[in-house]
Amino acid sequence: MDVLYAADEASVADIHAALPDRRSYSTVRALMKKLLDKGHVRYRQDGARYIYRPVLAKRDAERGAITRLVDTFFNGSAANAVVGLMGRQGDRLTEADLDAIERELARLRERR
Amino acid sequence: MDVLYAADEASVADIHAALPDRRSYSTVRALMKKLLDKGHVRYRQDGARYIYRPVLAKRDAERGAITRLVDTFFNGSAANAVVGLMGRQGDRLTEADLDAIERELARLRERR
DNA sequence: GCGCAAGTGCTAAATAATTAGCATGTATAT
DNA sequence: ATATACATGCTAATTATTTAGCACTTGCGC
Repeated sequence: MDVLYAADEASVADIHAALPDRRSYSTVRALMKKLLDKGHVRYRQDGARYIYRPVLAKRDAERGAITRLVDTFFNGSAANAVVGLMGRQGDRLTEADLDAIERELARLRERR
Repeated sequence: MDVLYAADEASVADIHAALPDRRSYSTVRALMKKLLDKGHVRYRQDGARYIYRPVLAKRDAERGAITRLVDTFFNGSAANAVVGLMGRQGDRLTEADLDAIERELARLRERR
């Protein structure tokens, strides 16, 4: 599912290529069928092949992933998570990025 | 592993109770043995039972989890992830939290 | 249309995960 | 000391996942 959320949509071949572990193409096909039966993905036909998309909106999955990260590594504290993320990824933040963060900060203060 | 990182250390019973899916106690025991054999956890004895801890430091696992989140949901952009996290968890951020974020922002600017 | 490459549906066999349960060890209360 | 409550190590059976492969379909170039 992470592969699908990162790519928005993907064929079996795409997913197979993107998966971290060495599972066979056949395995990925079986997996997609199970996800389909479980209702986690749907697909559209593109020529001979299927292009899969997640059923649950990316935004919803994102919220779940964030909650899990915050609970697992930051003791449930959103603030610690934000600061932790800034600290860990600080090198990758440009001046413009910092400005964007500052604007978000101002927006949150505004709403009080 | 998420359970262990959230709790720092835990017995089989703790892990079993904390797991989201309904696996049996026996299954969790087998799982811990596999994690042990794979070298992902170690344990110390506490009376009759074992208390497990992750081998990889929480900080390292945290970095991996953050990278995965950023890549999966924020297109690899740390800035988008920070802003997204602030937006999603905004309601849970107190005035003091916002101050802490601002200090981190100032610290990052300082280092340029 | 024909042949070819690449896709799917399906089946069956091998491999792995899950589970219950027994023998045994360890703390606790009586 | 004994009974009780929980732990673990291990084994065996069930259940699920993984994999290869065959039949059939689709798109493409000739």
